[in-house]
Amino acid sequence: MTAKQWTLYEARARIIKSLAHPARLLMVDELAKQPLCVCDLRKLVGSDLSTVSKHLAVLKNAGIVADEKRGSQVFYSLRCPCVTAFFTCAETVLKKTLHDQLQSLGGKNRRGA
Amino acid sequence: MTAKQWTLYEARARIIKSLAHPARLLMVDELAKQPLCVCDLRKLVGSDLSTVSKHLAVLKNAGIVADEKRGSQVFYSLRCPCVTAFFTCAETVLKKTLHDQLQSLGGKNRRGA
DNA sequence: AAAACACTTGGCTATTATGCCAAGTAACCA
DNA sequence: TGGTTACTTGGCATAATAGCCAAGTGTTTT
Repeated sequence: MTAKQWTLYEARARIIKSLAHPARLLMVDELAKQPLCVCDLRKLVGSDLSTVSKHLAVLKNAGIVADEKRGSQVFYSLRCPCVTAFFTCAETVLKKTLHDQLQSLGGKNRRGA
Repeated sequence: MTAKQWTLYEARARIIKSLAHPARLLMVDELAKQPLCVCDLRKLVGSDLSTVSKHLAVLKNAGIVADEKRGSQVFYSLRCPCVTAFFTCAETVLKKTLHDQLQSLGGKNRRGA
């Protein structure tokens, strides 16, 4: 493991970390459909406006979203649609985990039958 | 946004968060090739054995890896190969960010030329 | 049985993240 | 110009992470 390789893993981790929050995940999910202003996103997640703004700053800093000022509003949009791959994979992991848990339960019950 | 939907985003976030660390990312990357024991992974990341063990516990808890005891060793393996999608997407974001930064620099220089 | 090896867990401290309030900036309205 | 809307930033309290050491468990070797 060279220092250079480690730096690459750190860069990747920063991007992934920026998505590791339910509110940010929700916002990204909506932004995948269309650009939205901060007040729209605020209604969506239901937190304080400052909280939403900071979440968006995290995503912007990671390069996940871009911001564009239109009049008094700021619209955010998804820069890389591929982030939806995160969702599908997370979903896969969740499903597999539940599936395996069911399996082991079933196995317990069937044991001795 | 219903409570049920929010719970789903929390579940996804837990999975993504478990990957949001360079050491864990590195380990997952290696485990994508083959199952490895903790001591091998320790050599790889270079941290204390307890630190590596705790990182693996995080991944296991999220359902990313599975553990199997073989004699005195514990081998970890990747449960969902799709997590490699995280890497490729993170890579895409990184590249796009760098590309756009180059673009804007180029634009600055070309301005007035 | 004792020693060595491979882990895991508890405990601790340092760092980082989260989320609210309050204050500041910028655009728009009257 | 004064007020309102839309957002960002600073500050702060609380909570979660990270990583080391030390101690404990289970396995293999001698």
